[in-house]
Amino acid sequence: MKPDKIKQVLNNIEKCQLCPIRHLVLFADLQADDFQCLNYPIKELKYKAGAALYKQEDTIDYVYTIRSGLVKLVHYLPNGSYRITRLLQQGDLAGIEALNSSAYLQQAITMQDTTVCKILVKNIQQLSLKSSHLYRQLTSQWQKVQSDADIWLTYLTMGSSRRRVANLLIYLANNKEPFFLPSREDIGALLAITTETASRVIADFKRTGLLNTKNKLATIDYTKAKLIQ
Amino acid sequence: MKPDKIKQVLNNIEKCQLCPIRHLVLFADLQADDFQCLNYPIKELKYKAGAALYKQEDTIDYVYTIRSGLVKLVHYLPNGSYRITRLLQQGDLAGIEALNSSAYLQQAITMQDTTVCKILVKNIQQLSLKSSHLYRQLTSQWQKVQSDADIWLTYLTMGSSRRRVANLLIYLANNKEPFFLPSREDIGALLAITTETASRVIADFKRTGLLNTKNKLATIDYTKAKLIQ
DNA sequence: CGGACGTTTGAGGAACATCAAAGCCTGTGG
DNA sequence: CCACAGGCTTTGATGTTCCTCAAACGTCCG
Repeated sequence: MKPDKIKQVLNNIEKCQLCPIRHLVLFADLQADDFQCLNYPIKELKYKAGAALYKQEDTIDYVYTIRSGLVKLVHYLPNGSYRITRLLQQGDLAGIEALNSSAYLQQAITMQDTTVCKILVKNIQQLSLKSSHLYRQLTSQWQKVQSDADIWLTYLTMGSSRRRVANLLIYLANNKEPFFLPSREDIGALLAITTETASRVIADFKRTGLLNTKNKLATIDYTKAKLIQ
Repeated sequence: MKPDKIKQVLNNIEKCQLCPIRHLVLFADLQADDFQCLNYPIKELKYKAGAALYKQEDTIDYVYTIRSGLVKLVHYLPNGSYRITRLLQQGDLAGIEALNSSAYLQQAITMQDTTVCKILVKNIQQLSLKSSHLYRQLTSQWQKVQSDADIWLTYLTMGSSRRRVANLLIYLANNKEPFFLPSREDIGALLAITTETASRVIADFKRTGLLNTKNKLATIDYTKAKLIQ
């Protein structure tokens, strides 16, 4: 092994093994010798709110693990309108379609300040063939994407707009409170309702005490949220 | 190798290598020696319309490759209502969540007469660690699930009910015409609209010649379908 | 301060759900 | 062969929800 390669491996081992959210991420149960397969550095990056990790139809080189923050996957339509198809939080993977196709299918845009690990697709492809640990992580990520998509369809696209907003708030609060409350426009694009309707519902939830906000952070009253129909 | 194991392997090789839709399915580029890992028989089964491949919260033993027909994945809600979260056609895989979790997340119900290959989960788990061919097939299936889910969200849950129904018809016709036209109730559950609205739209499409039906088979006029707003 | 941007609120109208009834196929049994 | 029951589909009348267009309000920042 060449000296600079050794340095690279040690560098990756150190970075990933000390990662505070390692239990959540792709490399969760990678072993020391697995890291020898990582020929390229893993880059840790910070993005401001509103930045694009990648754009629709960019060519594909990287997969991103979200370390903190919130990312939306946006699907633009030919007519100029758009839809948010997924939200990604800590531990989620952005751009896994990279593993099989040649262009990203959506844009990934940060909704608040976000830190990510940027991993070369090549690396993952090589490693996933050798390491059964990574393989398991990958399939469980795919699994999560699928079940999230079903939950989305089941809870965020049917019922009244009030019910849908309540379900979105419960979804957002599920991981941690206080949680980041998206803009009314994003709530609309998430639930297929207009910005105005999103605003009316949110304003109403605030008045009845179902929702409390401070800046863009929010908490909810679960009991009230579940009673909305 | 014991005689009956040899027989088993040969049986599987023969079955899968002669499969007329093999290019579409999970075992697409499996090599002869990969088949030695298949310790259990692959069962080929026929189901009548309306039968359940598996039910929500069944314990998981099998994955199903759809050989012909149409299958809906149904997600029931606590309040008794339900939503169809996905349609599966020739070449699609039902129950891949089996690979990672311990119970199915939905019910899989046939919408017309359907033939499937029933494959033991154990088999796939063993084989996917050894065969990079199967591994690639699996990741590309996951990929398809994800992009389908996004298309679903983008085209089948936003816009007017007429636009959504038109998009569903285009989706169904995309693979082959004539295609199976689902019941009005299923169209409703697919698009999050009521049965009555689905019926009104379909009846109207028939009157304007956008849609033609014979029994439960349908063809569409793409030009008209794309103009609906 | 003024401008840009996001949020809130209002009035009117269109789209869709709801409730209800009638029509239409299909299969079954007299 | 016809009658009829049961399921699915179509159609109608009515009410509610949500969209559209518009304006006012608040907040952040140069």
